[in-house]
Amino acid sequence: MSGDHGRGDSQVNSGSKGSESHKHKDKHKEKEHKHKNHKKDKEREKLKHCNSEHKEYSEKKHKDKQKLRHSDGSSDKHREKHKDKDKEKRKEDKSLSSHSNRTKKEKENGYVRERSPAAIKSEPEDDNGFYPSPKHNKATKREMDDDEEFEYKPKKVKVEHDKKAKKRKHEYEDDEEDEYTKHKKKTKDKKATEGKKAKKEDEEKWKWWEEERYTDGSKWRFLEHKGPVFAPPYEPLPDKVKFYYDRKAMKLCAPAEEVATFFAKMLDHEYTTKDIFRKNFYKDWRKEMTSEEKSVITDLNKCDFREMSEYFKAQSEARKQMSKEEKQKIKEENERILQEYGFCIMDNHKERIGNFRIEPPGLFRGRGDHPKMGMLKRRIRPEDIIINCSKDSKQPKPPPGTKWKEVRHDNKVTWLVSWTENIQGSIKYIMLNPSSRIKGEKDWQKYETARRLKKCVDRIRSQYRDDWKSKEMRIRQRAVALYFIDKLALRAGNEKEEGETADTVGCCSLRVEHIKLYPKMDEQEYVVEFDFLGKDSIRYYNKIPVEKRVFKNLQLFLENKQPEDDLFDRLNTSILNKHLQELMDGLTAKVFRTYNASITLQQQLKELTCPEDSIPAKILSYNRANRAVAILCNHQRAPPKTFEKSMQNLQTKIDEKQKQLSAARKQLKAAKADHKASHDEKSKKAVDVKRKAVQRIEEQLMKLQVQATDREENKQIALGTSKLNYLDPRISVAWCKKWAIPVEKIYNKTQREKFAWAIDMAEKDYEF
DNA sequence: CGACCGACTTAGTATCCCTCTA
DNA sequence: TAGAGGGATACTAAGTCGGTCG
Repeated sequence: MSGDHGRGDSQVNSGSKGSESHKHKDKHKEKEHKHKNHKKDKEREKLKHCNSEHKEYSEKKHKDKQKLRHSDGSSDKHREKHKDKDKEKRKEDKSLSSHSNRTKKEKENGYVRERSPAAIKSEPEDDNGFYPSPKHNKATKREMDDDEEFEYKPKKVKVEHDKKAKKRKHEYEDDEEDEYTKHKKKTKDKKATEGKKAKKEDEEKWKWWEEERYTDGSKWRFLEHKGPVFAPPYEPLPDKVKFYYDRKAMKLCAPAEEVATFFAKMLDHEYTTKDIFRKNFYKDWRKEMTSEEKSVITDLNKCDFREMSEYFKAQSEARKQMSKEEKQKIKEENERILQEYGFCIMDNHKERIGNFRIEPPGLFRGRGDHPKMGMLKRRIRPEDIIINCSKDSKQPKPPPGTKWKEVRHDNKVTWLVSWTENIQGSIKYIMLNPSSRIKGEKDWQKYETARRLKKCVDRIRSQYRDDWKSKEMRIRQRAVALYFIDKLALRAGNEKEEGETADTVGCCSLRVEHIKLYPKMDEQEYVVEFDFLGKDSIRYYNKIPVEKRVFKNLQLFLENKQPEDDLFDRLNTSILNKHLQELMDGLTAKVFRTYNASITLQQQLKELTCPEDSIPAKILSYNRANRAVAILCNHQRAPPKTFEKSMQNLQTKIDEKQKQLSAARKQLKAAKADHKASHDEKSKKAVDVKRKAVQRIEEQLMKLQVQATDREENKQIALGTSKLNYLDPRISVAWCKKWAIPVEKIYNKTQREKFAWAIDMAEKDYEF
């Protein structure tokens, strides 16, 4: 079905070029472009189990987008009056931009001394005797204050931010205290009385957002951690589990056996049927074999891994069948490792580490048509590991008998551990959890940048519209690309090395074959059809009417080009971002995605929320607003394998409820009649009881129906990504406060931790 | 410039594990 | 009291973007 989007399957002769207009990309063109997309689409479709629906979905999506865009149009004009522009500005300045003049006099040593764990450890009353309590922090800071040498005075910082915090609070205080605030205060009070526990919780609730940020480009002053957790060593298979080559049992040497188990574990996956996967695997596997093994094993098709595969299946089955105690033991062990390795101390605070486990060896699973799928991802040893921590911290120890590759002390970066991965040769990192200060500050900053864009987006839009008329090709291309990025929330689209990764594109790397122009389509004029694979090989398919000028420009860009030529041959992300930087400080292509996502959420919430709706109905509205953003950003997911079934189950429930309801109504009617006849107290009570029952069932039914709608609409749209990465959490928090909806209904525990800053600071009148 | 690298964000999916139901 | 269902979490791939170097 996906063949209908008109991409030629014809092989294109390499090196054949169109116009001279794109000569500086000759090198790129020289390479042979394989028309794989067709195949890939099919694959994706298969993956998504939605062969028949895909087009429908695309069309629906398209419609949704149109709708969305319409409402967006109002923002295009940007009619908002900016009543609180000034207020906003003040806030922003205070919180982010103008951080007080920290001098450059600060000295690492001194600061570090203050934060040294030794000092922390000496605190006797501290719960765990190791990590500082906030109370303690203050004390340390005050001590620090006596040290005249440092401008970087924690106490001063503290005082300043306290003032600021107060001021900020005052700004909001003209609002009446809403339920949410009351609730918050209450819970806080309650916690304060909980003694020891409260202390711990306070530490978790450290409000970094009320503190100063570093302005010198450093990310921390003190960093101490325990290093990574390595993958468990390979455990050879029991002798009874055999590998067969050409029907004959064969014992493999440990390294070859290990790699074979990787393949065996994936036997059920369709990956293992793919040629590239098999080829890559086989090649890397052979590297692990002894010379005898190499001489015997010459054909992967003669290898039989089934017994190994069965063994692993049995193992995982056995794991499921373990007794409670055994499971509990494992859980405790995991918890212990988490406690030991899952946290670090950064600048006086215990912070959660994101992924402290080193990626175990295995077969590389790229996404989409990845040329390297099946390659062996090798085991990482301590000798591959670079540790980053502060000089005076207790350095993590490598496992006995091993050494780290390097220990460095670079406080200009945020990572704790890094290593180079062998598939792409890229660097992998261990960094902090999203709830950490270092991630949170960055996140907050991201949304502030997007809000600054809001203020000048009109200007930028009118500028790129002007640029459509430019005499210079490069400027026209830039302007059209920017229009797409703005209107369609496309990604920037860096160039990628061909043959190293799956063939995917973003805006600047779009090729001629990815768009089709229709001067007229149905009722609409100047329609552009996009069809390409974006990040993670997710298909982007969309038909949109564009302005005449854009259309004419596109026609011009397409002149004399081959399908595999770049649409924007005079443009790349670097040029585009340099231009954007000139338009607004800190502006890059991806800011448009953040901006458009957040502004869309805000508008949609305004539009969709009915004041008289029940809470579940309001939440449905929220999810729909969220969904509008996910559609805009093309965040898709494979429909859950159990989707149809779970939908059916829900429908059954609804049917049952409906029966219940009509039964309850009948009973109510009967009760009423009864009451009419007798007029006694007892029958009156009965009526009341029945009425309440009907009401309750009605509510339950409503809830179920809402749930069904929500789920259906969510079938292949993933809300998580936009929620986590594109939507200013303050919009959601404000919405919750405005409609007295508990934030828990919108954000789960992890999300609340990540967005603690927003939950704490956003009031119901927050405007993105 | 443009290739390359390093650091960091964004992304979908596999797996875990908790809760609700039968 | 299992076990189905589904949300939460873990995992790691794949982007963006700025800086450096030749």
